[in-house]
Amino acid sequence: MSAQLSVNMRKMPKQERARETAGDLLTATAQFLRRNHYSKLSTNKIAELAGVSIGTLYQYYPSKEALVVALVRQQFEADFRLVQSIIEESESLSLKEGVQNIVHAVLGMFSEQTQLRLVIYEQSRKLSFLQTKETFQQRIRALFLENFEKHSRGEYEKPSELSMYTVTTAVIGSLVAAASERPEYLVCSHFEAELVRLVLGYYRKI
Amino acid sequence: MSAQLSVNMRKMPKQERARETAGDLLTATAQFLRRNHYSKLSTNKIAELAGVSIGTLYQYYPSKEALVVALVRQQFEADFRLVQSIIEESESLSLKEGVQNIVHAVLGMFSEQTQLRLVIYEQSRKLSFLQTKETFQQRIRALFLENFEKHSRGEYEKPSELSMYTVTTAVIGSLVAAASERPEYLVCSHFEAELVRLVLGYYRKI
Amino acid sequence: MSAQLSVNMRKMPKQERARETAGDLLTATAQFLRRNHYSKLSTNKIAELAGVSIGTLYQYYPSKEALVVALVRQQFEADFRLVQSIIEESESLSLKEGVQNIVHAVLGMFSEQTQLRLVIYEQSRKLSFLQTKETFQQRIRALFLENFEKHSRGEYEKPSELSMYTVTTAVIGSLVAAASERPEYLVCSHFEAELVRLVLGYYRKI
Amino acid sequence: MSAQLSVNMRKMPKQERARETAGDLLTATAQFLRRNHYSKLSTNKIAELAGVSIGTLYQYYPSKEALVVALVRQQFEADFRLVQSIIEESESLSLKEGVQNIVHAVLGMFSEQTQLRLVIYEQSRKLSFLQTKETFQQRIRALFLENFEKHSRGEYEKPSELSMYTVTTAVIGSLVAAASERPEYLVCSHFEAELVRLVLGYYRKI
DNA sequence: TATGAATGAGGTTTCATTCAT
DNA sequence: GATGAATGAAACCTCATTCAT
Repeated sequence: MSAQLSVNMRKMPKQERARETAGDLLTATAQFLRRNHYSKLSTNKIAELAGVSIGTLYQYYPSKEALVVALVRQQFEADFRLVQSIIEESESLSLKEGVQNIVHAVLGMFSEQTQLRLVIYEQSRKLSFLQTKETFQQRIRALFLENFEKHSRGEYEKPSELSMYTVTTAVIGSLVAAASERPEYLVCSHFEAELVRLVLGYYRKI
Repeated sequence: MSAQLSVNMRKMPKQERARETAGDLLTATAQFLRRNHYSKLSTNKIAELAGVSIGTLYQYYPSKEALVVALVRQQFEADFRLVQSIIEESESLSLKEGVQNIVHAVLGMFSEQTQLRLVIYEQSRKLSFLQTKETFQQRIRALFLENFEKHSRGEYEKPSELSMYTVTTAVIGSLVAAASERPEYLVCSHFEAELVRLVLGYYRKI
Repeated sequence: MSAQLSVNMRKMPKQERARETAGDLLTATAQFLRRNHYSKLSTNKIAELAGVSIGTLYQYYPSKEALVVALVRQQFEADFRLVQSIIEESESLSLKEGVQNIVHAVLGMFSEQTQLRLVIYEQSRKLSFLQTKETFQQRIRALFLENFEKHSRGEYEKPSELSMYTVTTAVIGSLVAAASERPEYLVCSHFEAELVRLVLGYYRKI
Repeated sequence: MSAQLSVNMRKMPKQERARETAGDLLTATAQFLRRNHYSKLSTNKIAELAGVSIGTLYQYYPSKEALVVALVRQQFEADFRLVQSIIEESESLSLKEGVQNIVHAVLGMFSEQTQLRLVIYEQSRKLSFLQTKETFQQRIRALFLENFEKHSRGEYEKPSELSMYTVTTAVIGSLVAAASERPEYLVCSHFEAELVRLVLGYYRKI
């Protein structure tokens, strides 16, 4: 809903305040999930944290799930923008350096907000998120594809759709495992290097 | 079975009949999770599916979680034995062929029982499973390390502990993503080939 | 009432309606315990008696015990005020008459609401009440000590802390025994006279 | 039931073993209650502690309550015999010394086995115990009455039934209070002295 | 629109007791 | 007699959601 609200919005005072409330609820949810497991999340708790009544929450989000969907969507948007800016900044660098920059950024996302990231990863596998997630990932992968060749200089294979799917899910999968089992890896440059090697080895010409 | 059951169980079945019941409860849990999400799992449903009363369930398992722990443990054991047998059968083959065989087998695990596998993956990230999981994974990785060099013939890098962690979690991560978003990949030889390439590219000497 | 309620309460009622509900739940608890043994008390019965849903009960009291604690606390407060007023009214009387008045009043408390009083006596021995009870009893005994000497006229020993503890618990103990085994004693002036004699004999100078 | 069994028993081997089992169950119950609160007591636990199956427990006692009744009865019998022996031993002593001896013994009962004593006190107020308790107490009081005069030497009032009821319940009540709130009093000679003073002051002629 | 009191289905768990073996 | 597996009513409690104010 916050996504809809954020589009086509004339800043009528009422809607302005409404958007704020909707945002506060999202922020409260994220804040809660940064410190607690998803199973402890409840609508009443969210409303309390956001400083509004439970009734108000249901004015903005028709269900608990809708709220979480909105939160995940928000994160996806932010993540997309982040990756985009990194790619832009890596314009003049080699592919290796670009991959290093991206892996570094993604590790950063997980090392702060580990809990929240894990929740998002887990929740986004639910049916209700598939569409949102798919869209986001396609945009990300399109971005990668487009820039990969630019920086390849003939040293790497041309990525297929399938290979892109494989390698992105692989890196994220490894990261998620580390986040829950080996939090120390998230701030370890060796682990970072391994992930980079995973990507580059995958595409390196024989 | 009694070996795995004996951990986390409230009461050791003394009669054959009781051992069956405890097993039935585990089977019922697996059966339920093959068709439904974990969040829908309840002790009442398990008992009903197993055809016993709720009280009987609690004679053998002190909590819902204990039941799931036992189920996961059981799966881990079975998986370990499977991987072990594949490695043994690949004794005389090249490393590439060995990796192919293992990737093929793991894809097979996920293509049958997709739901159940996803639940196990997800649940095994919980605190109560960490010990069990860690043990299982260390045994698996030890197995890999031991056999990797035997078949390497100098064409591949010597794997470090960290690299082993990275590549196994990467493959599983990619697989899990496919299982929930792209079930068709689980039976697609191209996807299988990409996973093999991911592993071999990672370790191939430059 | 809100003063007592505010301790051990999950949620402070913000509207008049809510305050009423919280009070109704306490009343329902007392009502139930007037007719039944504590072991038959259940949150479901309380909610039913109060005419609200079980969920509502848990909005205000986090557990069955919290409800009973609140009830006991309420009774203690009322009892303290009663004893205080009797002492004030006995200002100009002899110590013997004062003791008679108090014993009479306490017998009165038990002869009405016998069941409820026994439950309170029994429950207040539980760990969760010790603090509340201790505080109440110290205030009561302080009151007694203060007034005892005023009326003693040199005929009675000066009471020590320990003696006060002994004699108050003795009188209550005897009363409780009578309440459960010999209800007829609660309205028998001979029994009342014996209790008075117990107190006066204890403190009478040799 | 153990009480019945213990009467009129020919030592047929079967019955002998049966009596042992019944006794073991009682002992297990007492043992459990020495360390835990009554609310934690369960028939399954008792059977386990006694080293027999739950089915066997129900062969000897038709219900949990029957078991507790038997336990209380057993304690009452033992207590009666103890008091009786103390009185006999105090044959040649003054009343004051006799009272001291009895108070001392009763304090001793409570200072060991505090938990168990409190449970018995509490349970014996239940309906199902009233008959048993009444009988026991009447025998005790009859014993007291009979011996009181023997040792009175004219210094004390002749005790009435009612006074005997009052003073015995008073002493026990004070003791029970101390046992749950002031365990240290149970081994304090000053408290013991106060209880003696309570009894003697009550009966001392003016 | 905002509030927060109220709901109640549904979850987990216990334990006295029964009964087939 | 002894066993212990099985029962199921009933307890406690949570939380997404509704609706009167």
